[in-house]
Amino acid sequence: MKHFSEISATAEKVVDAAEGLVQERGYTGFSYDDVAQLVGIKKPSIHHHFPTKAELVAVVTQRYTHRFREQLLGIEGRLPKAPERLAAYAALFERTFAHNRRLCLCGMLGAEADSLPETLASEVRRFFEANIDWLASTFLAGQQAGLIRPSPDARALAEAYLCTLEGAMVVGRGLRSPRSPADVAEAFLSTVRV
Amino acid sequence: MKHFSEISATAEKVVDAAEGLVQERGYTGFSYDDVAQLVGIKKPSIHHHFPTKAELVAVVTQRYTHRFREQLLGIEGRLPKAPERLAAYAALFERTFAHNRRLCLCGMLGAEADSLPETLASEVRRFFEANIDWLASTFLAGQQAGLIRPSPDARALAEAYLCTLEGAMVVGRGLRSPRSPADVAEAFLSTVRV
DNA sequence: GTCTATATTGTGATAGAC
DNA sequence: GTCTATCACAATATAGAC
Repeated sequence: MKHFSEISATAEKVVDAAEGLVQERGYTGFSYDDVAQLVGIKKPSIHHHFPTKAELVAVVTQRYTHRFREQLLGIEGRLPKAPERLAAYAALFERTFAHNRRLCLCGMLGAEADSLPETLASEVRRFFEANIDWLASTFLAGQQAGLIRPSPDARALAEAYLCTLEGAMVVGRGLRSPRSPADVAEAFLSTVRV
Repeated sequence: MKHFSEISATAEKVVDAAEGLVQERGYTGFSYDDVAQLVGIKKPSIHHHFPTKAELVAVVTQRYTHRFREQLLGIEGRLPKAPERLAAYAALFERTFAHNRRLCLCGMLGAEADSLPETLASEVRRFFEANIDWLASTFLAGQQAGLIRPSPDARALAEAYLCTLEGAMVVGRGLRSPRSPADVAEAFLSTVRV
């Protein structure tokens, strides 16, 4: 499997296009021809860079997860306190959704998980696990600093917070509501801050 | 548009099959042939009952929303207190997910909303609005009885709770975690009960 | 109501010229 | 790396016999 850091400039444009398409329409909802038109080359050229759809989207997911973790590190470097970090985390989802109502890539793929190739499904699992780990340690730090309520335990809070944000994008799409992921996250956070 | 209460026995089997398929694979992820095989008739017979896919899934969604509201009424008739009602609400999602990891029909369609026919997208919107209305009045009653914390306001709690449950199904699928929607809901509820 | 047959379009993927 | 041409198949949908 190709690594996203070792691909050509054109292949990167392909990954860019595929990423947006998955977020907007899902794995089953886009085609190689859609990608080709966005990039401005023909369908067989896409196959030259990524022989199969599963491989293409696996690379998309790996890069997405990698960038997400970079942003989490950025939050850690910028903000010292857990409540601020958790609000900044929500802002990542807010920014994604503000861009043409795009879903979290792995939120979309998670919904489709049972019809996805197994290698791709495990990439999605890795994304969620990384997020829950980061959130759990953040909630735990907040609890130890007395800034977050001590119960439920940090892992349960982490899972609930992630679910709330992923759900906010899905519901926000279905509802065409003015209420955004950041608003929903703030309602959640207001119940757990001490 | 046909109404789900005025369809033949065969058409009902078609709706049953389509409902499960949407929950498992999404609107774009199933075909008329899939439905035909589940029902045990041929593809053109499905078209005889429901000329287009959009119409079929619209009927599926109308029936799903109707049944959901019946279950909400059942909860009201069975349980007097808001916290119990909210836990019973989560149990609806729990039961759906326990059945072969099926998503909420409108959670799945919500994720796909931007590639759905407009008439179908508004059926999905109706489902979410009905749920938020019911949850908001339930949270409000709990607040007035002093059983639910007074802030955030009932509507914000309702939206956050719905998002948490819809998200729990998506994340639960992507994660293959033992943690279920009811567990995540309980974590949420524990932070809002007084 | 159900079927066979078919139209039409789109899909992921490959062969092979340039 | 990109293209034209094409394969094999699956999709939604329709015509018309029974």
